[in-house]
Amino acid sequence: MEHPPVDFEAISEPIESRIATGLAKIALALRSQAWKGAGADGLTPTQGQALAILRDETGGVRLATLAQALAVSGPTASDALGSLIAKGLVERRSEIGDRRAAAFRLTVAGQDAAARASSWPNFLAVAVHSLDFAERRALFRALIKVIRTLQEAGAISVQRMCVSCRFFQPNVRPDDPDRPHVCALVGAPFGDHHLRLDCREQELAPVKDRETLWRRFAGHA
Amino acid sequence: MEHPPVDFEAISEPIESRIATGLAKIALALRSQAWKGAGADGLTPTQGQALAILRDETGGVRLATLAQALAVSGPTASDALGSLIAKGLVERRSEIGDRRAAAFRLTVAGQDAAARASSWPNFLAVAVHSLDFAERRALFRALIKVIRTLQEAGAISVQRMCVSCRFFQPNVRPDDPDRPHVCALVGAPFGDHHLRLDCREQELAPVKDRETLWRRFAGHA
DNA sequence: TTCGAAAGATAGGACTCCTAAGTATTAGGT
DNA sequence: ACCTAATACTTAGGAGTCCTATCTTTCGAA
Repeated sequence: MEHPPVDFEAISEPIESRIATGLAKIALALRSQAWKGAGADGLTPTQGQALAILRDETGGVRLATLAQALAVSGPTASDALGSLIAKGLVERRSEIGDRRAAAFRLTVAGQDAAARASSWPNFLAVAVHSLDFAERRALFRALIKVIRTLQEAGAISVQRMCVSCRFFQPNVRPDDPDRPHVCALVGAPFGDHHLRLDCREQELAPVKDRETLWRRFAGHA
Repeated sequence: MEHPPVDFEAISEPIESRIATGLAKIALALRSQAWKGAGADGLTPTQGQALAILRDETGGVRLATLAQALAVSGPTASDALGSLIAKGLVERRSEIGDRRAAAFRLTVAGQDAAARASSWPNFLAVAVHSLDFAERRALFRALIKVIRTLQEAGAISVQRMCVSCRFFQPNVRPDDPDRPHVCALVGAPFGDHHLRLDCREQELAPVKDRETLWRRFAGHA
């Protein structure tokens, strides 16, 4: 050994920072892929994301809702919608009962474009194949925890996740480690790997219940 | 049970897609936080990131290098540098020996701003505290695998990671599960949780060695 | 009815991001 | 030595992002 001994424990950045860096790098990849993927359709990443959001919503979407989902200001969302309307991918209707309000929805051409736009995070899904099943589950569970923490801290808009849902019954089936939870809405058991990040049927549980729910979920390994 | 039985296995999206969605949501949070954080200094996210990159580099940075690190085109990087120079945070010097080339570096004022800009992914590091140590390690290891896969697929620029470094000796110390690897440069043992994503001393191993290296690293759980 | 709140749209400005064309300057071949 | 190609950036031009501040219009409540 020609070098003095090195103690990595002492000189390394804490693992939390390294994880943050790693996530930031993936975010970068996501952005740059978004430009490549969206560019082919003459769209920008924001427009593509807006289409994807409109697609998940059956009825029309309000401007404010979209802005929140995109994590941008109202005017920015309005800009993006303006471009999409000009391209004939989105239409604006007045909502019945409130003439101030707008309901934006996809046109037929928009549905097509939205389908393509929804698929560009796929390159990430492909990269995840380099993980084995146990690793995938662990990664997914960790992401859910991080996202829920970000949500609770207000760094991200409220997501329609199982772990904040009033129908979620975590770890009520200890006998079945593969499917320990139950969704009371459909009355069916499921496991960590089926947890949803954005469930259409989700209904936010009251604040105090959320904490309990979370502890019961996170408590078990 | 008033509903028909539901088989989540059948109706769920595959876990890879859900992971991709989760990562996309975190990317969104990162972007929106970047606007908030950078805005305070009168910067944009791109400018902040550029400062952060300039900061980790001792000598000056070339335009092409910066563009690659930011995953944008040359002109875009040039734009961002132009703004930073106008704000007095960066200076441009001609490199000795090649009068076409430029070496960009931080000014004194820039060092300050760069320090602040480097800290805005911190909110993510804080969120990671909601994970226990085992989960952090698993998350970190999974991220490394995903990033290396993205790199190998060309979806992300080449990173200076341990796992592609010619000094990396993975799993050569099976007796010490906590620190199974060795960095031949400094001659010291270390574990998964010390792996680096961006090491200044990294030297890319030849292609064929990288594959071997990877198998030896990834093979063990 | 009248005032304030709410839903969006507009205005203005800095910047991002792209592709396509420059402008030097360097390196290679003859 | 000289011409050509490649390299390293810059400029130009255009659509779009994203912000804050400032309207309209409409709704709800006093």
